[in-house]
Amino acid sequence: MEISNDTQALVSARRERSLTTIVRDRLEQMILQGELGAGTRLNEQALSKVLGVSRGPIREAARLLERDGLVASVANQGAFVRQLSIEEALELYDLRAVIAGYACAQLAERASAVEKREMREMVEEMDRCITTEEEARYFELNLAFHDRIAELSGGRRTLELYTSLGKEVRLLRRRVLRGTDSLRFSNEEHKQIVAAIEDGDAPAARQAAEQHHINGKRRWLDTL
Amino acid sequence: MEISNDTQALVSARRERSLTTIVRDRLEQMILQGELGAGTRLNEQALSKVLGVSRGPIREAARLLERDGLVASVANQGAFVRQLSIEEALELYDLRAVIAGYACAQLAERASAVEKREMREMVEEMDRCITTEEEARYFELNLAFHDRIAELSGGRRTLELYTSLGKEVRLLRRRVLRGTDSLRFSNEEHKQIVAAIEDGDAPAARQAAEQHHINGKRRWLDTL
DNA sequence: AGAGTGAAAACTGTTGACAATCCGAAAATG
DNA sequence: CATTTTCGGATTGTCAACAGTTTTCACTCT
Repeated sequence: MEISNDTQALVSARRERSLTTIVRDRLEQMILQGELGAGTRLNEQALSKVLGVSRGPIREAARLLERDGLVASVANQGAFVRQLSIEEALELYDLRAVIAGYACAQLAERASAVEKREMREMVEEMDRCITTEEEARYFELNLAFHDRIAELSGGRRTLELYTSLGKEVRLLRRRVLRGTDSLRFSNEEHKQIVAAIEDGDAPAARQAAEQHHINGKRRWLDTL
Repeated sequence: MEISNDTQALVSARRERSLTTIVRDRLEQMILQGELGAGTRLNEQALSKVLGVSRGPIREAARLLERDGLVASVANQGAFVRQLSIEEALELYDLRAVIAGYACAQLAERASAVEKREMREMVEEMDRCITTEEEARYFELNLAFHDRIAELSGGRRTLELYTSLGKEVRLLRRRVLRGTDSLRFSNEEHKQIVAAIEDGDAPAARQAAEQHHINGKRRWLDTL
């Protein structure tokens, strides 16, 4: 365990971020990177020593993480890193699919010319990554692409739910390593989505986005 | 403002519910009933006096309410009862629609005979309420009907999201009072949903449920 | 040996006090 | 008179100590 004077430094530098949110981000990182495995109890005392803050902010941070489904609290026993069953993960994929479908439908009706251009360029960039076999970069761009869609769709809650479900599903599958073939298929689906949005065809955009996520679910299932 | 020794009584009676959750429920009630209007700051000191607990549980309860979108926190300024614009409310209706659609599709594939029967009976009961003009009871049954669908669909997160979005939208529209005509239309849609579920026709169930919620959105919009 | 028992340790729940920050009003300045 | 500054009260952020609950583990008894 490392002592973290860095949090001290952060807080003394500027008080615009509360300790609670700092701890929140740190814990989220720990959980998503597997540093805190599924089912682990978030020991308030231990964490307060390691992170160098009192238990108050840690408790509040835990409550915030509860919101994203990353931890679950039990009365008088504390907060535990959530343990996700495969069934639950599949449910999350489905929910994410319908929300993404809705977001794309909205976007198809709202998107400005520059926004359409931005998305087309992202897809082209991903194409380039496939030919140059930069898988890591593709992975990153893919994430950014979907987040950007949710963002541009204009709905505050839509974005919140989409990103929240994205984090939650990462509890179980840390990373999907897929061959370049799979990447190619995936990006073809991206092209369909963007095409439908550029056409202003909301139903088609919705269908394409939904199917893309369902296919993602299948691709993940196949790796088990 | 009322003093609340009842909370004291509750907590001394049994320690199985934490003060945090008690305060959470109380605040939620206050917000949804309009006792705490939109935009109001949740003054921690004042609330701690009124509710008879210290500020810690109140802060944690506020964080929990943040999850359901009932309050929004600003650093160094505290938590405020969320103020919902009409556009945001419409978004919530849409999101709820797609989630309900998903839930009904799932249910169409999963529902047992007794569950199908239960739902048909609920719809019949609502029909009876319409003829006897028991609007309040219809309102209640309607709520129970939809919650039950989300529950029976089997998805933990699905249920959470559906109920959460339901609460959130209530920030803006406290209650939809509709004439018996409107009730009749609404229940006809319920029948379509149940029929599709009984047939095991997932796409039809999804479509019917989604349309029902979209129509609900329209009915609400018309009352403005 | 194994099941039950009870006390101690570890932990979460809660509290009141202190520190940092924000907000508004009065005072100072041009 | 308008604008900025300063100051005090109110409020949120954080902490350390206390209270209550759960868990652990040594001990007893069968």
